[in-house]
Amino acid sequence: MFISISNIDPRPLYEQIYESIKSKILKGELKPGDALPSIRQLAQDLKISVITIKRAYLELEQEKLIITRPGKGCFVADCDISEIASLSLSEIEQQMREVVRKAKNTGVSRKSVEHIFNKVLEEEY
Amino acid sequence: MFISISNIDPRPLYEQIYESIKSKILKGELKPGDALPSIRQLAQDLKISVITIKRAYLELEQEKLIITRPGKGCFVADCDISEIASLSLSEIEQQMREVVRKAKNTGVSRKSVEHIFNKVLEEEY
DNA sequence: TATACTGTATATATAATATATACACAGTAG
DNA sequence: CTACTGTGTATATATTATATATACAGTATA
Repeated sequence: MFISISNIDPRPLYEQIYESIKSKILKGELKPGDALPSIRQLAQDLKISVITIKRAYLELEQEKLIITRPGKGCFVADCDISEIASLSLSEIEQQMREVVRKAKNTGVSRKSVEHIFNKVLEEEY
Repeated sequence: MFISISNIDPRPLYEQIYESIKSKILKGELKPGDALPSIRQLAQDLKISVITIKRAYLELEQEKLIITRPGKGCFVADCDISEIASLSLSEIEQQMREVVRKAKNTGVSRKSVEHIFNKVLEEEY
């Protein structure tokens, strides 16, 4: 499991970890039944506290993406990937809307927004 | 000066106020030399603390967008709007990049991202 | 000089983030 | 059965970000 955290990223550590694992589930790198790294192991690898990992896992558990077996470990839940993907999609739409709104709100023209988007799309995809 | 804050908005109050005023400067609603509302007046209007307004103004001051005259008030600085606009533009590009990256990172196809963008653009512009 | 505006400084409360450390459950080697 | 080593859990605490109340100081003017 390659999970990385960054101090440059303004998001809290637990959120970065949460996101990272959720992404792996969505991309099929982690399948239902697969074991997640133990919170101790991951804490050691990332050189952060067990509690912070616990919190990330807690969020995943509350979204029913993983299940926790005390004394055994944490495992990817038998969840419906397409449903999760659909939720992620509307999350992305909302974030996209925020960016576009902000652009409009700072006097950026529609043409400029389109230009920025196309440039970014080329560079990232 | 119509500035609104929202508890739904996850950003801190001081940041919402900062953004709101910066936007007005960028859109030319506030011009160099114009007086900003006094921190007391604005605090009263928004029903929040003077200190929170102060903090928003402090950020604006540190970016040299406004100047503060103790005992007199705060005023829009004699700043180069085009320069500020250019900075805002790269900020927007970066946020756009984050959204696109996240989309890619959750398995969303390029086509889908384009579709979302176009939809949002139609709705917001 | 009184007063009525400005912004400022100090001390404090609350919540979010991250931690250390001690505890409890599961499986297994002896 | 016991001891051990792995798992997750609970409690108490530190640090930082956000927001506040209240008392202080500068500026203008009636």
